[in-house]
Amino acid sequence: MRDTPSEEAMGAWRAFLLTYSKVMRTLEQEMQESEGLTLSWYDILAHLDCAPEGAIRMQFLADSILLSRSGLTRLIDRMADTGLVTRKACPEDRRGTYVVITPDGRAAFRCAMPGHIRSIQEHFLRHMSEEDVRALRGALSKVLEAEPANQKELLDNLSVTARGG
Amino acid sequence: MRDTPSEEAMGAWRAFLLTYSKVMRTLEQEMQESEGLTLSWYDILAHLDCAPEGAIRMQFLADSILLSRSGLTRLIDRMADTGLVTRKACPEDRRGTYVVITPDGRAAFRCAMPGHIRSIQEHFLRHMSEEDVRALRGALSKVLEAEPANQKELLDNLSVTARGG
DNA sequence: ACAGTATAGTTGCGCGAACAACTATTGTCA
DNA sequence: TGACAATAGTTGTTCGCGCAACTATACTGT
Repeated sequence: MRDTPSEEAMGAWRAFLLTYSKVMRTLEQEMQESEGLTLSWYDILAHLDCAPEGAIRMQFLADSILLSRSGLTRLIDRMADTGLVTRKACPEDRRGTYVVITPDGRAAFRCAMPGHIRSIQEHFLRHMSEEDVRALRGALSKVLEAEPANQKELLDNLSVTARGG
Repeated sequence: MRDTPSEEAMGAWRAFLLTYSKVMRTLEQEMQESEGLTLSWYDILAHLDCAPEGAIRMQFLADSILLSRSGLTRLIDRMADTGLVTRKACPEDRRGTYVVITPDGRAAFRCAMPGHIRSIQEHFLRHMSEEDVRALRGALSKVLEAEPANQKELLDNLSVTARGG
């Protein structure tokens, strides 16, 4: 790319913003209506479901879903209230806490996942050719890889979880 | 695309989500630090700056920046408090209100725009080739165009405003 | 062993946004 | 014209999040 963005480039940027807003809004709504779950909740469950023992430390979870620690504390409070997860003291570091998915949580996740993936397919992937998808992933991966630091683990996780795997 | 998303496709989706979070967070922060503006504020100013007379109706503005009417009411309250915009009664429809950009608002926008575009370039566009950019825009446009309705005007505007033009 | 520092998680607080209810105006159609 | 619905904008309320302050535990160097 040049020094100053072309019209084409700014158009790509605007398309990026609009697409995100639009698609996320739709997905959020469909998830809410069909399962009574937020995307944040779903995201937590997705991470926990494929973690060993269904348990993840608070801090790691916060980093993974790009949420502040305090935000996660409250989020987990609410999820624990409805029985989808529990907290468990961390034996090897007594400052720490594990978030553990409950059977109810697993059930909710397994129930919500197919529909969510269908939504992603329906409102996003469906409209693109396979080549478009490859190009999209390729282009955005470059952006992600170019970035400073603290998302290192996230990139490792890119093929594992993160909203909808 | 097939009926069920491939791993490749879900990877593209995850890259999309991660890129958005990451880049937006950075842009928000840089805008805040350099100009003391939110992206929402900037976005409003951008729309107003290139509107005829620097004036836009509340409802249209709310649609344009994807905000609820009540959200916009409060947002405009705050911006009016700091003198960047004013309200003006709408003569031809006495229910309506125009939001009008003030000279201060224009100044703030013109001051913030170059830096913002530089940020977009620096954290997003710079990492992609021109071909990547074309492909990105092409792919995302297909998604946008495929969508139901009320964003019709937005698409028309795609090459005009919307965060950073 | 012991200060000093760093880290994990929670809590107080304020902000920004959405939803629903409300007021005021406009449009519709008999 | 006169009821009835539709629309524009504001207000009451609630919710989720981030920041800074706090507590408790772990690490580090002397």
